[in-house]
Amino acid sequence: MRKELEKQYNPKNVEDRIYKTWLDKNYFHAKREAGKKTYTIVIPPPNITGQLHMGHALDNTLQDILIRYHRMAGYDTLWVPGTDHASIATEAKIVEAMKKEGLTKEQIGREKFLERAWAWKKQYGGRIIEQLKKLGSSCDWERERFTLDEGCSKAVKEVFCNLYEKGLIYRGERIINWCPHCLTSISDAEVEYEEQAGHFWHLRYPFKDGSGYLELATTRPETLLGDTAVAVNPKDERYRDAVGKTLILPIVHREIPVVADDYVEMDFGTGVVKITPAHDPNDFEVGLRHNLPVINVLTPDAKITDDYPAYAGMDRYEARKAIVRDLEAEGALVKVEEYSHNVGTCYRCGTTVEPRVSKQWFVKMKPLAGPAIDAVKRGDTKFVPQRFEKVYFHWLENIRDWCISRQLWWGHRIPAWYCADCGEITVSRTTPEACAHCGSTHIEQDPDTLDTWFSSALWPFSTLGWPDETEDYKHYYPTNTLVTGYDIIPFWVMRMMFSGIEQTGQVPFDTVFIHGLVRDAQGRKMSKSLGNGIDPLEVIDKYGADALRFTLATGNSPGNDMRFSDTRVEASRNFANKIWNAARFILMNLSDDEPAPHIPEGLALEDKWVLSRFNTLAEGVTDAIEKYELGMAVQKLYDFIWDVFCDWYIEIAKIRLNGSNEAAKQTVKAVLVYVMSNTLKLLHPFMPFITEEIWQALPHTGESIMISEWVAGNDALRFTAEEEEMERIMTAIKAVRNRRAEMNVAPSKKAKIFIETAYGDTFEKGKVFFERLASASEVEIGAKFDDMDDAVSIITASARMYIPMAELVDFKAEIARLQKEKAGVEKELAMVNGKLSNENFVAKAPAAVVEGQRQSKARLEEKLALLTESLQNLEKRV
RNA sequence: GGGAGCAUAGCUCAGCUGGGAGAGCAUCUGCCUUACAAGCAGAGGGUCACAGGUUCGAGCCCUGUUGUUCCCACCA
Repeated sequence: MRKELEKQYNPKNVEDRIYKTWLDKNYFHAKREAGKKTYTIVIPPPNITGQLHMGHALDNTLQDILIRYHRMAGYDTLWVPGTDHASIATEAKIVEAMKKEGLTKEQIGREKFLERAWAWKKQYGGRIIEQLKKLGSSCDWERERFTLDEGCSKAVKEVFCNLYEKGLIYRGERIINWCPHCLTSISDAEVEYEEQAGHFWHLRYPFKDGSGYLELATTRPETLLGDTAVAVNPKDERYRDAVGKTLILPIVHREIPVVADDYVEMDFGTGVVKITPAHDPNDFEVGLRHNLPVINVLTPDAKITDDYPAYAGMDRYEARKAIVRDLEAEGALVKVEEYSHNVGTCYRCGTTVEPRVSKQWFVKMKPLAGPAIDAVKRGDTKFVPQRFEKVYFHWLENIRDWCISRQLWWGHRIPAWYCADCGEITVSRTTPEACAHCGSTHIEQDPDTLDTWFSSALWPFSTLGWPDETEDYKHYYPTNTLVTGYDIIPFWVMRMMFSGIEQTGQVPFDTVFIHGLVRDAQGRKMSKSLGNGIDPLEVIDKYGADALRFTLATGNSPGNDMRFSDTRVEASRNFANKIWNAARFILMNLSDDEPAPHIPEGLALEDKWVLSRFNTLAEGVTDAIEKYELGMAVQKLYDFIWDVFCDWYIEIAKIRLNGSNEAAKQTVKAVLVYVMSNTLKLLHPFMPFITEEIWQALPHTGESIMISEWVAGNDALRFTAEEEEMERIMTAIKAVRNRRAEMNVAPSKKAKIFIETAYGDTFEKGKVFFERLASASEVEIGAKFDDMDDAVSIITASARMYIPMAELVDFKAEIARLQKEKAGVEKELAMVNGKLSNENFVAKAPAAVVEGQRQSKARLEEKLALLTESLQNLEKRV
């Protein structure tokens, strides 16, 4: 006996040990091999604040499958790992931690704050990387990067300056989304809208001349303090006379004009809108068109400014109550309605965002969006599945300028300096000594940092050394596949595309492989607040990383969400155990000097059959992976290993293994080893640990399965005739089993089987199979058997089989059964004949389909003849 | 308002360029057959949401309907 394996597969004894070996051997490291095609993936960098969740597990499993496949298939393969500094999220954590010490950012100052942030990064930033390793991720850890490291920072400065010099970055006073909790601006993509119950306050704004009033409605009465006009639609007859007149703003008693603007919908509400340019993006636009003043009434943390002493210091919701009360007192409140509307919230903290006018840096998007759209239209980059192109196009086609400045400290500081003397801006890749415009040394750097996504956008090339022409950059850029969830397309995919094209002149990757979200067993999104998140590490602990990976790669088509449940992981775990035991069985039968995997001499029918089936598998799996149909690949592997290899081939192999023919024994052992070993290779990208463990235990050449050569298919292993012969035998065996089960005959009760067949040669080869697989005590094959009247008969297209069990034969029931079976066959035959007699079908259907129908016609006719004959015999006897 | 996905066995889902309706789990029956009870052998169970259409042929393509989920827009 070669090696004793445990009866059940225990991943805990295997995974960490094997991962360490891979690391020690440096297999994950890409070596820039000349003459090989490259395959590169850059990881979507997880936040340093993050912990591995199911979304990461899915994303990285898919990447690792692609990476491992390509590495085996002979590519110079690189998977670049790294983490994202996640400015808002990280800064929030540090601020929170400081709060416990009673400290604020301002108290300790920028420098000390950044020290704390780096210390925090050092302590926790590596956590998620360690968790990725548990999954089996074969990243090139020597190339691990961080969005805030020196190289990435250099790339960020380069891009900022580059875009600034081209006039594609500008600074301006605009209305932007402001988070009053995070105290920073955020981009349009970072605003999430949610339906909230609110109210609609109907107000009256009186005309100055005393000629009545205009009635309007608002969901935000507190912004009234900043109203600088009231607008109506120019086509609205009702208010034609009002346009140009002056109103008195309630409470504030400021004079404001009535303006006409197309933005106002006549059909909505009263058709009158109050205009607050400082606190509503649409109003801001109206204000620009009509030269309205912008009056900011809120502080950064969304409290009323000191300009309004009656409300100063109240937050927006307190102020709302107070103002409504005062409006009522003044008689300006007409009525209040319940109203449900969408409110923008900060995607990080959930606080309702406050549109706010402020001076920020922007990227001019139109010139960048165009080429990014064209690149995908041309097919330079393809989305899998293709439909996600639409999301991508939609975003780029409707894009507004990207607000990139953040009022945060943790991030890439904006490389712009303001001159105290001439007021000009100096933008520079290096820290300037003096103002580029007047030479003054009284310059100060912009305190703001850049949106985290600004650096993420450069990730595919900044991680490879750009802007320097490094060897890695020249060798591995552009990358090949980007794997991410559809929710990240607007944040990241799109921005990498236009950044890559603008900065490097090339698309950053040729394929964007999109996956869905992982939901819980009830189909709900996993979230912290629901507490329904399933921790991948717990799943790995319980079932093993291979089982988790297999589950995530299965039963799901690209781009669709999947539900995650323990029962599915259990099924995967069971599959791993099945493979384990198949290996255990093979190893039990091997000697210590068993030769490495090879195709032996003296192949039997079943050997050719299994090799041929394996060959089809290899082709199918390769094809499926190439097309990103990973679930398909997994399904094929599962079916082959469980049904073909374990349930049939290994069972049949036992016959020769238990026999006395040494040559036959050697042959079957070699086939077992060959098929097992090579199937493990096909499975390796999906289940790396168990495949390595078994592969190592089997006879093998080479150091590790993960650097062994992929098998894509081999025409020499195509045995069509043998496959057909085996099918005939297997069909017969299944029919016998079926019949015995129906009659409740215990498997222990063996009986002789007489096989009456026109395929004597074929059945002769499979004769012994019946003993092991169909409870036969003995098998006799002949063209015709007499005196079988008292036997149970079983009919397939290739054979009529008799089992002499007179006591079990009930002629009436038997006749009924055969009649039923005959009717079924006749019905099928009628359908086939219908098709074949249809001239259109024969003329138009593909030849292979027509031929298939002819074959099934022949099969059905053979079976029908046998059934008819049997029936006649039986009927004679009753 | 615009767009997309989904609707297939009791449950969760596959089904790639139209030709066999499938898997896992669950259910039922019988098996500890020395690789595996995390297993083996069998069985039952589906008008592929509905209505039209294209085609020799539709779960798959087209049109419409219904239900459902999501994304975008945002009418104050």
